[in-house]
Amino acid sequence: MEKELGRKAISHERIVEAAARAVRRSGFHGTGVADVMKEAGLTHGGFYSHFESRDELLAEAVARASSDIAEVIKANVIHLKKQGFSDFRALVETYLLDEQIADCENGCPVAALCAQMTSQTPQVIDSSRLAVTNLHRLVQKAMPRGAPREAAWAVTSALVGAMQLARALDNAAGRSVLAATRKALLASYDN
Amino acid sequence: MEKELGRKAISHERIVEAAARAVRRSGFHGTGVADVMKEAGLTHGGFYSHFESRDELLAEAVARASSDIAEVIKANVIHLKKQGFSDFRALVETYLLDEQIADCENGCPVAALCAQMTSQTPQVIDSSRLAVTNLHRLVQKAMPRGAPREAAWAVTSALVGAMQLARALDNAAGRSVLAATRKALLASYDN
DNA sequence: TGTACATCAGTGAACGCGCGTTCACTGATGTAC
DNA sequence: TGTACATCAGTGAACGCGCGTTCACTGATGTAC
Repeated sequence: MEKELGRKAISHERIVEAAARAVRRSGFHGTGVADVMKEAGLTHGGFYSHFESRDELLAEAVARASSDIAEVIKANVIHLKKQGFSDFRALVETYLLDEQIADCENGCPVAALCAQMTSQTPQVIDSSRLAVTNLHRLVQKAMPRGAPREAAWAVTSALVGAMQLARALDNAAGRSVLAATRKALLASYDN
Repeated sequence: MEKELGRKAISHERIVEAAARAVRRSGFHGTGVADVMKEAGLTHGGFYSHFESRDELLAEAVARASSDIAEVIKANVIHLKKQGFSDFRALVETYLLDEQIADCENGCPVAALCAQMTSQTPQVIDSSRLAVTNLHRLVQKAMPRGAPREAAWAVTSALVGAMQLARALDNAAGRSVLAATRKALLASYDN
């Protein structure tokens, strides 16, 4: 991205990136300051010159994860559309990719964190809700013309729920859940 | 239930009940031994004469939450069917009740814990997967005749995802998510 | 029915460890002249 | 171009607190005779 990043800004970037992966891998509770700093190649002592608190990091991490995954999804959607997929089908197939079961730390933060959002600091909640809104907007844009306005929420629910259930089960069962959900969503909305 | 419970068994019951609420309210990470014991009217010192470890408690708590919610759902489904609802509609309306948004601690443990299941002890994972299976079976039984076999997973995904998103947002937005998901599910499967 | 003793559920202090946070210090980068 | 000093990013030890776990002890319940 930017070329003009000073030394400190580069470190900051690395910390946020590490945290964005950590929250999706281990949840808010499972994300520790020292671990994140280590993964960013630093020691924990320097943390508080970058962030006011752990919660500030968590908030930034969710925001980062949210915009990262949006980019990844958009890119793959474009790729699938070139193969003739509809907007809607491209989004569903992208979000419910089998590989996403294992690749939690680069996946959707809403699927990873949704249930833990309520018990966070206001700061983190705000950032988390933005992530939910972002995902919803992505779905909304992909909805077919005829679909009722509120259908995007139903689709978002199915996407998020399916990925979570798939991860909670063993791999074979997980793939079945994704397949079933893809099939159902396409049957309902992909005329 | 049983009348023949001794003093210790009664305490055990109370601890498990308190823990079953705690895990749904605060997640696995947020559930502490001392807090649970306190909520059960005891002090933390006695804990290890009831359980081998905190993880054993968590496993029992999920199991308890799972069978509790199954009873609650079944009872309400019966009630709604008496009013002429189909099996499927009765289940969907029961699971996606607006009141469930706030009443997390008496709600579905799958919705509350799904995303945290992977990072638990094998013991807790096993118990958690049983909870997922129980919910899936409940949905399966309520599916209408004509529906394809695997559709129950798609429905389960939508139910779980919707409740989580509803809780993550503020109350008004949450209700919209539930309403949208109810509508979509009924449109798809309730002929 | 009453007394003496054993068992058992629960108490509360204590230990050890992990983790968020602080802080004095180091070594490198940048600036003034 | 070189030297002296200031600034700044990062280090690592230390502190305090919460929490899982242990344990010696208490008070109540139950049993033997």
